[in-house]
This record gives sequence, C-alpha cells and structure tokens, in this order.
Amino acid sequence: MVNTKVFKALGDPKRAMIVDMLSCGELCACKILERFEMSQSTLSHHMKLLRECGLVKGREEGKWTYYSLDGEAIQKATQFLCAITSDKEDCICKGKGSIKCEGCDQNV
Amino acid sequence: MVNTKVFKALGDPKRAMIVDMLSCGELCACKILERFEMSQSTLSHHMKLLRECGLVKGREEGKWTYYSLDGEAIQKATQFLCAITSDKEDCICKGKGSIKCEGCDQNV
DNA sequence: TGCTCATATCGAAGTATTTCAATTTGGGGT
DNA sequence: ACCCCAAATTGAAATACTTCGATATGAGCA
Repeated sequence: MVNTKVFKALGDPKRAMIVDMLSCGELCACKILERFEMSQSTLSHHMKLLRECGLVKGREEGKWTYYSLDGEAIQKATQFLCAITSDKEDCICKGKGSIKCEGCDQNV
Repeated sequence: MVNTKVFKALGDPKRAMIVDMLSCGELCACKILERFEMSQSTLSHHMKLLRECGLVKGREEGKWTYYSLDGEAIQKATQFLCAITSDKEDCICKGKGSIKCEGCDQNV
C-alpha cells in the first residue's frame, strides 16, 4: 500500500534531486545546501517534507543533521509502480485497496 | 531519466486511483467517473494532466474517450526508484543527470 | 556566560493546484 | 437541421505549495 505523499514529495524536481543525492549515502544538511541555489529555510522545509512522507530519515549529531534514505517507503512506491504495470487481477476495481489517501487516512 | 511530472501526477490520491483502475485495462471516461465523487470537468482535468505527463494514453472512438496506461513513463519512474535504492555509483553527485526538470526542461 | 554556527520554525508574498458550474465542441441519431 | 450525449475548455473561488527573510532553538567552544 502506497502513501501518495511519497509521490507528491518526489514530484518536486529539487526534492527528487535531494533524494537522488542521498542515494550515494548519508549527507549533512549543509552539504545538500551547497548544491542548490535556495535559502537554508527552504531546504529545511523540503527536508521536513521528505521526512514526513517517510522517504528520508534524519540523524542529529551535535549541531549537524545527517540525512539518509529510508528504504521502506521507496520500496512500497516501487511495488505500486510494478503492480500497475503487471497486475491485471488485483487492481482497485477488484477491491485491492492499495493507495493510502493522505487527506482521509483511509486505504482506497 | 525521470520526468518529475509523473510523480507529481501520482501525488494526488485520486489520480493514483485512476492509474490503478487503468491497470485492469482500458476504460472510458464515463466508467472512471462512476467510481468517483467529482464533477465531469474535474475528471477531465485530471485525465489531461495524466496524459500530459505520459502516464496515460487516450483513444477517441465516436463520442467516447478510452484511457489506458502508457508503460514507458511508468517504467522510467520505476527505474528511478530502483536506482536510488541500489546505485551507489551513479547518483546525481557523480553527474548522472537522471532527473528531468519540469520547469527548465533540463536534465539535472 | 556569551558567542557562533547549523538547523528549525514563523509569517508573509507569490504562485500553482484543485474544484466546480457554465459553456463549448463534436459525434450520432431522429 | 435539430436535439442529445460524452468529453473538453473556460473562468472563478478556495486551498495548497514554494520560497524567502527574520527569528528561535540548541550544540559546542572560549
């Protein structure tokens, strides 16, 4: 079951790039910021969003925050995409309930 | 290379549901509309968006429009997700350029 | 304690998205 | 030609998102 918030998060090119950067491994916020032309507060906001949807984990060490990917959310999103290209049996029409609605928190 | 518009499109729960419905096979707009509590114009808007990002194809037959999934966009999105969980070599930091920016149409 | 650095949060402005009702387009039938 | 039906488009209102500067928090150091 996917949470569509994950897709919404990846729908912003800058956030998708951040996620891509983190695929190399853990990075601290300041290292991510170096690569973008955006204010520190804007980056912080994007990181919060990426954390809230489960795509990214944060680890605090002293005054730094290190970010890394959280495999589970990505895996669920991948499963959804794989399912819609292969499943002809389990689609929503047949009551699978594979999508987690962000607003209502129900599975639809 | 992914177009982040695909993720943005899937970021709306209703559009994700529509895509899921279409995984069973081609459907006409009126059949999709039956399953949702939304106006006809709203559905039409969502379908336009899904077509524009390449996720869905439309086929016109008489006064009906039949929609179905377009595998290529979904495959590219899947590849991106797979890459970020497995690639430790080709990430954006090393100049892969795997993300298509919607605004600037550049690969970043 | 007081200072600095790294992040987070707040508040506001500009922009984009979502949604609907109303209207338009265009196919098929009478 | 005229009327229906399916779908697309238009225009407007409400809401959400993106971004910034300013400010707050909190760790570490002098």
